[in-house]
Amino acid sequence: MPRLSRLMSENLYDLLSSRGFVAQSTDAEMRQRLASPVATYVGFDPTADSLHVGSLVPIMGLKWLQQCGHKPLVLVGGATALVGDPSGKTAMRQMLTREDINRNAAAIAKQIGQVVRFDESATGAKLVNNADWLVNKSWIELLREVGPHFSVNRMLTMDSVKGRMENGGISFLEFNYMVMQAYDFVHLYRTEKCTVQMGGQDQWGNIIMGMELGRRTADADLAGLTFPLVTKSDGGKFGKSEQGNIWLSAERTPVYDFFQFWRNAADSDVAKFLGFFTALPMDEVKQLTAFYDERMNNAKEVLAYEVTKLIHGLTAADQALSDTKKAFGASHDVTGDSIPHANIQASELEAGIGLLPLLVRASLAASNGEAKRLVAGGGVSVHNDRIDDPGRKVTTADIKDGYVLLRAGKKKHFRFDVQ
RNA sequence: GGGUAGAUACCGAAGUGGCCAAACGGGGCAGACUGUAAAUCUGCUGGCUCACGCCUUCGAAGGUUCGAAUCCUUCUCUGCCCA
Repeated sequence: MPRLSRLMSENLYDLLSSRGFVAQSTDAEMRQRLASPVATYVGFDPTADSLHVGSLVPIMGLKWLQQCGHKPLVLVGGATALVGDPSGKTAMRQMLTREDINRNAAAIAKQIGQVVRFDESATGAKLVNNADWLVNKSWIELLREVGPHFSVNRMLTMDSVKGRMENGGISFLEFNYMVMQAYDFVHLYRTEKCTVQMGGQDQWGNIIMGMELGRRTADADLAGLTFPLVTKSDGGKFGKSEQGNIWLSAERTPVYDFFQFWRNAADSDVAKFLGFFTALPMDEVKQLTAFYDERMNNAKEVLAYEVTKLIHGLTAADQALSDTKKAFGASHDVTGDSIPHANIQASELEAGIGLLPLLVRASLAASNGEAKRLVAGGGVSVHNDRIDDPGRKVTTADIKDGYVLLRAGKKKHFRFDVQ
């Protein structure tokens, strides 16, 4: 394994920065610090039973960490989720029960486990839950222990707080988030010799507070590094599609849709995404994305394939790739298993079924009205024939090779297999 | 606790008795052009109906009125100022 050994000897900092992972670092000497193995932690919120593609950056960060010989600590914020994260600012999020959180945490750990190896070895990732040390702390105890070391003046200068003060205000609860997260860092320093924290850019303030708390209470020399916020070149939000978030779980986002999400990336985002979300060597990425023309399609295919493989495994990725190629190729073959499909009874077609409700049934439209607008806008085809009549019935005459294919737009299709 | 400003559809934001399913912008979807790209141009963007039309929606509940997003009452929430 020549490639692996090369990675093992490569400095994590160099690797991360060459792939675009470094937004800010607390320590000018971060490179030095990472020259020898360190335990590093990254936090995840167990507010849902799946992560979405936005979390892929920190996950990949953990992967590189591990490959470069460091120990990744995966922290799930069980305690923080328990009080309900009030950020986001619209309607206080519903409070989750402990069972929910534990279930979510397990599901999330499993997803991360697809990419990062969890075991007892020196570089094996370890799962920790801050509920284990925060939930049973008493208020007084915590106040006495860390209260004296936090300056409110200092906290108020944090960008995250300032921002919230300027628009909408910040609740005391949220103000305390920072304290909890700072405490986590110090706790992990004490128990796991963790000296580095990594996280999204929004975690910068929390990381700093953790470092300061560590210095004051444990004489610890801690450091942190933040990952950049992933942006799309057109300014749109990364990780959203017309259906909503792109999730890592196949139940929430089918593999085919997941694949298509990456396949449809904008040219100007492909190189960045390859750096972030795949393990391809950067010189290969440069080659793939050297030309801003139809050759870029190849790079997108690689991107989609690699990310799908990473999250959903080789078999699923192969399937998605070949189904996609067939569906979008000259043959327009949409019989692949991963193409969205469902069964339909022949008797239904004999009776004739309205096109609009069928579009809704295929989730190609949310309501009959939307389906109708879609038809009126010229976006609907049955097999390859565009349909203009919203009153059109789909019948046995539309069966071709044992199925009926509905298209909404050029990219979305749904196959009804006739039984 | 006192004062004050506000709450409109996915988001921002107009509308201050009928012409309001609610301007405009963003976002989203679709069409054209393309390379499953971007940019651009065009259309659509509450639900049900083939349609006339009907139904639900302007923080919540009541009320006034022939008629309410708009007026009144109470309530809830949010910002700001003062204590």
